Amino acid sequence: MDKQLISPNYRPLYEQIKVLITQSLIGGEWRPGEIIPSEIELAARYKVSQGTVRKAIDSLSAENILIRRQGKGTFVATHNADVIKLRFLRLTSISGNKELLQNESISCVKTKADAYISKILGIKAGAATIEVKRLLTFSGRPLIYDHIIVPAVPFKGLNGAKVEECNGSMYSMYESQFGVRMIRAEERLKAVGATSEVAIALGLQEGYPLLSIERVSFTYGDKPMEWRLGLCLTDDHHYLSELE
Amino acid sequence: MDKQLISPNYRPLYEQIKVLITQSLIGGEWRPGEIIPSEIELAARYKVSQGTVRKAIDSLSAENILIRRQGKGTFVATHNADVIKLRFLRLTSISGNKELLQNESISCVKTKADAYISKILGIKAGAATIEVKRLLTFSGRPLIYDHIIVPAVPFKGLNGAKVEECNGSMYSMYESQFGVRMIRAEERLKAVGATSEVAIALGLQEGYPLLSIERVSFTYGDKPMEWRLGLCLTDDHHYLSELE
DNA sequence: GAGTGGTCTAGACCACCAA
DNA sequence: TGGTGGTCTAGACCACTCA
Repeated sequence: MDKQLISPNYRPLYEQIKVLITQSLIGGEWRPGEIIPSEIELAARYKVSQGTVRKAIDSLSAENILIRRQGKGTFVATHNADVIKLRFLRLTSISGNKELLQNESISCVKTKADAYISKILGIKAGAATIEVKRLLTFSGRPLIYDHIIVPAVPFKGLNGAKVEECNGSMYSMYESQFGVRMIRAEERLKAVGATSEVAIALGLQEGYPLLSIERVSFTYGDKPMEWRLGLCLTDDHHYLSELE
Repeated sequence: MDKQLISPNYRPLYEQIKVLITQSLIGGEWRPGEIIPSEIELAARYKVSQGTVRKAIDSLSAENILIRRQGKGTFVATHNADVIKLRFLRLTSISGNKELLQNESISCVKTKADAYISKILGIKAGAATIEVKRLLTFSGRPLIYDHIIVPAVPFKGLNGAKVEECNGSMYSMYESQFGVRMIRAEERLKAVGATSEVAIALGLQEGYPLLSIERVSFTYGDKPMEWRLGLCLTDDHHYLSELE
């Protein structure tokens, strides 16, 4: 019997449509915040039924890559919209008060990727990177010390001024200034004691417990594009995680 | 077919089917791990098309309440299956090694709900509760100090022996011993210093940085059924969170 | 009222699994 | 081989938005 010899590479039609739509997003045919063609138009374009296009869009919508709005249309997700700014920030005030976010650039220098970073970002060891350190302040209180590393090539021209201007949302700035859209991130959390450098920046004693958040962000095609280590003071804030 | 007539009360049919299926789950018609009737049977039972039942099951499946298996059928999710044991545990070894989990009951006593717990569990202040403290050991190293509070009524008979026997998975034990199935949880994380009680249990110095995980677990109908505070040593472990 | 996404149906066929 | 979930189609109608 040759039942196992046949490997027909079967992929559902709607998965293929999903790839086509994603390619149009990468190619810049539809830019962040813009509307994409209606389901009927896309069905005609790809020569499939509306239901199949629908299933592809459903999937992209579940991944927060597209946003559907009944009666209006389907839009490309963005980190720029006021409603979903700071999409990846899970830290909220315990009291529930609304907070004013401020952002101060500490440094922004050109460096080279060490073994660890090169592996995470999928670049060669020694490849050019840009390294940013900044302080995030919530309602006047410094709460997060961020250490950010990105590959230099797609982010050529990134500097301290741009970090200052972005009002806390680096992702919004990546989109508008460099055309890089983050669609997903992985975070690894642990508790650590403050180092002297961080203790000074946050106004704490050395060894004070901080929440360490190591984040890798991915753009289309699951390509890693940013490494980040955030050290957070969590006396009045917590990190929310929903399990299902 | 009796469709909705008044627009403000409009709820899609598949949402109503979803409620009916959930009620059968609550009522115990289909128990954890068991197979539920096929889509065709359910369509006949509820007098809707297979596609509508399908959409209801899709939704429950996305919430990890039902599990679909092509060619076999649709099953009620459980915390008991070997494959998905410890479904809510996001803490993994940094080295990636497989770990042996052990579980030691420290105490298990009857208490009364204070204002904070009564609010969280949705019971009256002063209502009877059961309070468990235990130590979780990974590969021989004590790593998590758990403080657990559940309402006494649905968990009558819970004791230290049952905690010891459950091999670390309280949820599996809740299901088989008390018929309570957790379907969702919310966790709030922060960094804290070890108190003397916890420091002794974990073999640390007082003030040592620990990851504090406060978890509320919900059963069907989003009813809160367990409060838990886990204090975790994260020197060799991290908590994984995926953002989309 | 025209256009968009959202629901619902009915039917055909495909991929997977077990007996 | 028969039953299950999974895909795909075509068409009807509903709810929402905006000009």
